[in-house]
Amino acid sequence: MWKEELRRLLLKPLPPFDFHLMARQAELSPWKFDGRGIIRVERIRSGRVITIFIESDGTVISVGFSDLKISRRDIEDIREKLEWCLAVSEDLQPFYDLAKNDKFLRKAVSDVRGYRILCDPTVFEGAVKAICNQNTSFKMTKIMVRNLVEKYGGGAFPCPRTLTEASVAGLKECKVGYRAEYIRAISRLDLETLKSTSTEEARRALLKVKGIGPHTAALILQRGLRRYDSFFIDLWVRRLMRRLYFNNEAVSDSDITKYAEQNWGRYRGLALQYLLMDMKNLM
DNA sequence: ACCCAGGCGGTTT
DNA sequence: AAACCGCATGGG
Repeated sequence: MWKEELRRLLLKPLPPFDFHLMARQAELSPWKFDGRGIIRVERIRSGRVITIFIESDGTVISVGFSDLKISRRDIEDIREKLEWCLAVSEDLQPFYDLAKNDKFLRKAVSDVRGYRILCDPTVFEGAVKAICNQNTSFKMTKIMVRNLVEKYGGGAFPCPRTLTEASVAGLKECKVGYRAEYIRAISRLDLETLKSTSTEEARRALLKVKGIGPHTAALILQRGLRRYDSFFIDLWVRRLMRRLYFNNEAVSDSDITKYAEQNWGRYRGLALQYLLMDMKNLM
């Protein structure tokens, strides 16, 4: 599968770039991590489904395709998607400068230097996955997403139209439970336009959608829209933040949010991701 | 059997 | 606005 002659596309990320750390996050279908690199299944213009193999030596990202009969146009589509998902042209220097003033961030940046969030290609995909993440274990989330991808996408992530036409009963066969109605509802919206709005505007729009609350909105902003100023609090974040920045005192969530806003500003979401990635070294 | 899992919407205080 | 409850589903 990972054959030299299938290699078709090279991407040159702005350094520093840690591909392996990002690859570890390729857990939800149709992303996959096989120990060597990232695999993703995509549907191309002809309707055919192809597998994309992505690996990196740390300097260059090389992309191979399972099918050699793929048009120039399809390759350009995929290049564009991957450049977005992998944040190929992201300059993290402003964040690293900010991190120098923070004892724990400094350590995290040194430990997981070059890490960027692996984003989903579409806001829609990010939103469906975020909804599948609600009130369940990550293991269950993986099953739900995999079922949706198999049943409605033939291995690729289903397009919104397909889910719009799906029945609630059909969706429930994917074990998404009460989330079926939410998923169907968001498949009718055009979420992609949010990419060109401000984070606050996008957040307000997302919160108006039935089934999307503060936590889900924050996840969508992070993984579907790559907004580094999207901060959220859950059990792990609460524990981490209290331990590192509040001397383990039982401070409120709003205190934590305020701290992040004041100290990390527009990078508070990314700062959080760095801390979470390096949690084992920090706690 | 019971409770919980990286929420959310709706209803009741 | 804060506290409570039901929700689908599978795992411990």
